[in-house]
Amino acid sequence: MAENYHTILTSAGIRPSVQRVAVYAYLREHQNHPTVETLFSALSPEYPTLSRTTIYNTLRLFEEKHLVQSIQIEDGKTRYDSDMSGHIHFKCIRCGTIFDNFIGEKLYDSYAHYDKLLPPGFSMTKVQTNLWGICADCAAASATA
Amino acid sequence: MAENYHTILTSAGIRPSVQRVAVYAYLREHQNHPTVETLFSALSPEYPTLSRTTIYNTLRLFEEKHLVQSIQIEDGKTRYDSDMSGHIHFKCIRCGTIFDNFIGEKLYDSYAHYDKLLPPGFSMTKVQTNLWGICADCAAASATA
DNA sequence: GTGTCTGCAAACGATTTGCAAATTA
DNA sequence: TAATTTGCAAATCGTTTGCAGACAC
Repeated sequence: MAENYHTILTSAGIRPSVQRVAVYAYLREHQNHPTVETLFSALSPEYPTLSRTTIYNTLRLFEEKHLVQSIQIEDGKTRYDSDMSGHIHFKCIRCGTIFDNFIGEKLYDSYAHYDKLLPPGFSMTKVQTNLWGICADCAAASATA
Repeated sequence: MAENYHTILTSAGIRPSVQRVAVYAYLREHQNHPTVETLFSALSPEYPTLSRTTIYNTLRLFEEKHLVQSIQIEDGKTRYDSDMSGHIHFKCIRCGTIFDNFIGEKLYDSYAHYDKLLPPGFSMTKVQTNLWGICADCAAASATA
């Protein structure tokens, strides 16, 4: 498996350093749209010398090479996702949970959908639809409170 | 006109201070999705004592009262829009321009669209669809270069 | 007058930068 | 060994906080 990630990085023209493989593996094996801090906390125990700087460098490189996409759904910080399809996120404004692939992709490929509608001369590299609201758990909690 | 904004703020339960009216007027009369810095630069000449803190306070209050919405399309900073409808933004990754109401609202009311699709128990307060890519001007510029 | 609003200065948190040491081809 | 990558420390930038003075009802 880890060897597989190694190959993916190489094919994308990225030298598969230990740190880069670790970051990429985390992104592929978790659906939690980690922030840099989340990645740092998760990987530090296994890679004690890993620095935040390297995580930043790595994520920027991955995004340039279209291996991950950054998600703008928080106020102050950027989240990352190795799912490159144009899917929908929902953020609960009460508990902060971010739901992935909310109102599934099955409905339609939003990337293709919007790409067809672009005015002449425009081209598209990324699409993101974000919803904010109250999730079912929080709604239930406030109903009983 | 300015008197009109005064009334809108009052109806929303907001005390119409000079600073608040100025910020709201700017947002209504410009379609440039200003950042706090943009607002500060634009309004400082006319209101020399205006502080960034007040702009932050004001925008937070406006968003709570649903007079403006914040837009998460940049990396580090928040932009604001007095158009409360669920419309689409396009950011050119080359020149940085943000196009408003891109692929018009006419297509469909995205807020209503997604609201109908929410899983049971979920409720929605905000929707945002952002596209990134190269605008026609930048595409033309690099074609001739 | 009493409560709200403003705005300065300092604090904070995410991200970037400069650079020297470590690593890999 | 030459080019790339890592990671520390410091700097930067957007935003928040504490608080005292100014303002409005």
